[in-house]
Amino acid sequence: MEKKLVVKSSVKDENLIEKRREQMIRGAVKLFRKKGFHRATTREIAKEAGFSIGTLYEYIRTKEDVLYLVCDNIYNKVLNRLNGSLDQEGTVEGIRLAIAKYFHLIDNMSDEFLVMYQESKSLPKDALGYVLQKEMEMVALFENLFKTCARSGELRITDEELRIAANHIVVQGQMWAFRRWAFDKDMTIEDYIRIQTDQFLNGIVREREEIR
Amino acid sequence: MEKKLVVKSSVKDENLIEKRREQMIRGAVKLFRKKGFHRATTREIAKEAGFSIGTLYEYIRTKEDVLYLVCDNIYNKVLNRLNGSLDQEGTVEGIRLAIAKYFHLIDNMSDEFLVMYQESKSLPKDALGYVLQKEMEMVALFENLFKTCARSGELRITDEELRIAANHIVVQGQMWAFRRWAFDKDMTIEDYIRIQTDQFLNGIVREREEIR
Amino acid sequence: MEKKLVVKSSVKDENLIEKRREQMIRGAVKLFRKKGFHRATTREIAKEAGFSIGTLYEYIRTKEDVLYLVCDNIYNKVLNRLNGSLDQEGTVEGIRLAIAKYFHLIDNMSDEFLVMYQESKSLPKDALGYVLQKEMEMVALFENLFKTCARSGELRITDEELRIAANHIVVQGQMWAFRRWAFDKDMTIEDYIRIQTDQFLNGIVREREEIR
Amino acid sequence: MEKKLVVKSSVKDENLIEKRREQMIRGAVKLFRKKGFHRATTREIAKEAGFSIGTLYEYIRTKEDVLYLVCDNIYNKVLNRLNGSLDQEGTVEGIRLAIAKYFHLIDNMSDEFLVMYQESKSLPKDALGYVLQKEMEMVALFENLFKTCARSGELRITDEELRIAANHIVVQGQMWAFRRWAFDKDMTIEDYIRIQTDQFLNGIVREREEIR
DNA sequence: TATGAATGAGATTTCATTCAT
DNA sequence: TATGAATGAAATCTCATTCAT
Repeated sequence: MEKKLVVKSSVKDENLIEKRREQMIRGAVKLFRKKGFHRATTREIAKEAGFSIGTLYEYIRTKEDVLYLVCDNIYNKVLNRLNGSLDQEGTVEGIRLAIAKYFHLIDNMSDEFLVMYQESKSLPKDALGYVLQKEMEMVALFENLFKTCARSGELRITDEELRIAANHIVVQGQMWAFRRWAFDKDMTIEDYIRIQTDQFLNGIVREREEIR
Repeated sequence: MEKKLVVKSSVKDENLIEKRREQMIRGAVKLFRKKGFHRATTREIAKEAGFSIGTLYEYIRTKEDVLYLVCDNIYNKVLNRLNGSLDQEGTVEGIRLAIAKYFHLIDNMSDEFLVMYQESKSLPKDALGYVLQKEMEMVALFENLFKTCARSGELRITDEELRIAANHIVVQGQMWAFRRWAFDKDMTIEDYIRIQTDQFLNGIVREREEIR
Repeated sequence: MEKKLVVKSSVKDENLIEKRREQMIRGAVKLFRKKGFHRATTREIAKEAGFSIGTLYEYIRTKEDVLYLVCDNIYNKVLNRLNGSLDQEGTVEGIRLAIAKYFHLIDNMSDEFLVMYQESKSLPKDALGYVLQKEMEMVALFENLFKTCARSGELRITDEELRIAANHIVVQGQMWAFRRWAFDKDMTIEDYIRIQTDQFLNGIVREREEIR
Repeated sequence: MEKKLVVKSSVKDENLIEKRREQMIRGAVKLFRKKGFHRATTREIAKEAGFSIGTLYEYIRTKEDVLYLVCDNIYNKVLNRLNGSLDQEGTVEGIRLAIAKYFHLIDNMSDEFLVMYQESKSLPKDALGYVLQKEMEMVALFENLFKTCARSGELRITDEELRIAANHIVVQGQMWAFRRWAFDKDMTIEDYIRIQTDQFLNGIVREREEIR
């Protein structure tokens, strides 16, 4: 398992680091959302964060560090919130809840998601690997959920399909952030969740139902 | 309906323009794929295309023009190929074939797709609008296909679901390009098509089958 | 009355701005004098000013800003010096002194004058307007001087002639900077002042003298 | 006496050269007037002249050649027209006529004059010298005129003043082209000629008149 | 710890000039 | 003679990063 990457800071006070990076991330997300990583300058990031360019560089080493901090932060937030609220009872209802939870999360953090998925490709190799791993953790979360269901007999699904199904859910979630423009103006996240979940479960649960 | 955007060239010979832009696009895709739009320099693009920086600028006005040409080119290729081969009989089998066709297209042009979806956000406003419109055309292609099926009674699906389903297919196709790393190393595009199509149709066709 | 145009700087320290721009202007005048505005590069300007190209652009926004700073600076210097030393008693002797003062100024700042009059046409629209206004102020200085004399009865001259006469003096001053090559090598600025002033006053004062 | 500079052409036919250069000069004056020598591109000059960039370079060697041709052309036109119409009787009336003639010329060719005086500084050294010489010829024209008058006793004026007076007239003419903005909107060239001539002659003729 | 002025490598773009057709 | 595509040196301007205060 890969170790968490550490962004070097020349400041010692851990609390201060935490605080400043919080500011930095908030500002960066706003900026990256508006103009993308490459068009946002470090000066602008510092300004948006509320301190000077000099101070910014006390807490990071390169501009890419900012992007990494942003991505890392988002993944951790998502994983924490999801993890903390998924029951693993292995029921279809549990899956429904997990999907709803995840989709709502995306709806609330859509700026962050957009930034992360549009800009993470600009991360340096090592950071990219680390972030990819986070993404895999997220997929694994659903994969395990489905696996439990499969083991418990609630779903009949091959391992191959399982992996794809998990990716499917993760991607459908992103789709809400990325392609909202493609849907009816008055479609709510609730509508979206209902429709996606139904279609998804229909596609997956069917065989079992056929058995009935 | 929006008019096709035109990239100004100071060269008059239309055939030459076509030829040079072909070279340019080929080189640009390769480069953008490797380092992204922002890190690829115009000099590199020219070199990769096989001519001098001065010549490059005889055929475009700004670097963003290159990106636009790339995106426009890809969409047109995809739309042409898809359009030319979709029957509109309104059968589930027709849908299967269309999906397969589209997914194969993506498999063949995955570099192009990746570039387009990762970089198109860097287009200037007007070009972005034009490209978005192309994306909607692609979605509409599937939407119409499904609508024909729905009308013919092959699918029972609301208009709301129809739109989402079409987006779903378009996105699942992109998923093959974007997340291949998440799937088993030895999963083939054929496997992927089979699994996705089955799950998709299960999710959508079911109700009708239930009727049977 | 038009407001003074402001050249934006990303440096905050006002004193530093003043100092650096002083350096910049000195270097620019030297260079523009030698090769003209268009042939002088920003790199050369920076070098001549004694700092790097990056630093140069901390204090201006475009190359044209340099030209504007140069022109603005010269006009202000001239206007200040002239303004501070013109008595407005409305005597012919006062006019003599003013002309001498102005011609000496030009003799001392001929490089600056040459640059300003040869290059100001390259200013952007708004700056050009501002500079033109300065030129009009200079003309107005003499116009008022003459008007006072006319009112006091020292000169008999129509308003129409007054305006022309003021321009005449301004232009004769420039002529010393622009056409020194056309005069005898050993003509001094004193000679020039004497001859020009005599001819000018003869042309203008005569009628009144005739009356005597 | 300096020899006329020759601009090399790779075309042999002298008539064609003449014709093409005529076109070129007309186009160039128009362009230089609008955007100045440096901002006008050779492509634009060619286009304005009515032929291709390739053709342009059949008739000149460098862009500066165009400027030289323009300046040379203007001076020759002016000198020819002036020369052909100056009587040398050595009367004050003759001077009046010469001045009027010259000022009218400038009024008719003010675009050309503006271009010449604003851009000639961009000529290469040798061409600059040649053009300067033309300027001196023009001054000499008036100088001689005045000298004849002085010899004939119509003017009492020293040689030193003579030179300056000739320059004065040449410059006052230019002033009409350069500073028309400074004069009343409804001042005509006739008004200007009258006023300038009167003031000038007053300044110069006075002593003699006093004798009367 | 915080600041922000200084730096210079590097990016995009222009344009005079050439030369094959 | 006429054309215009190709060239690449050179110009302007940006911006991540450093470092003295």
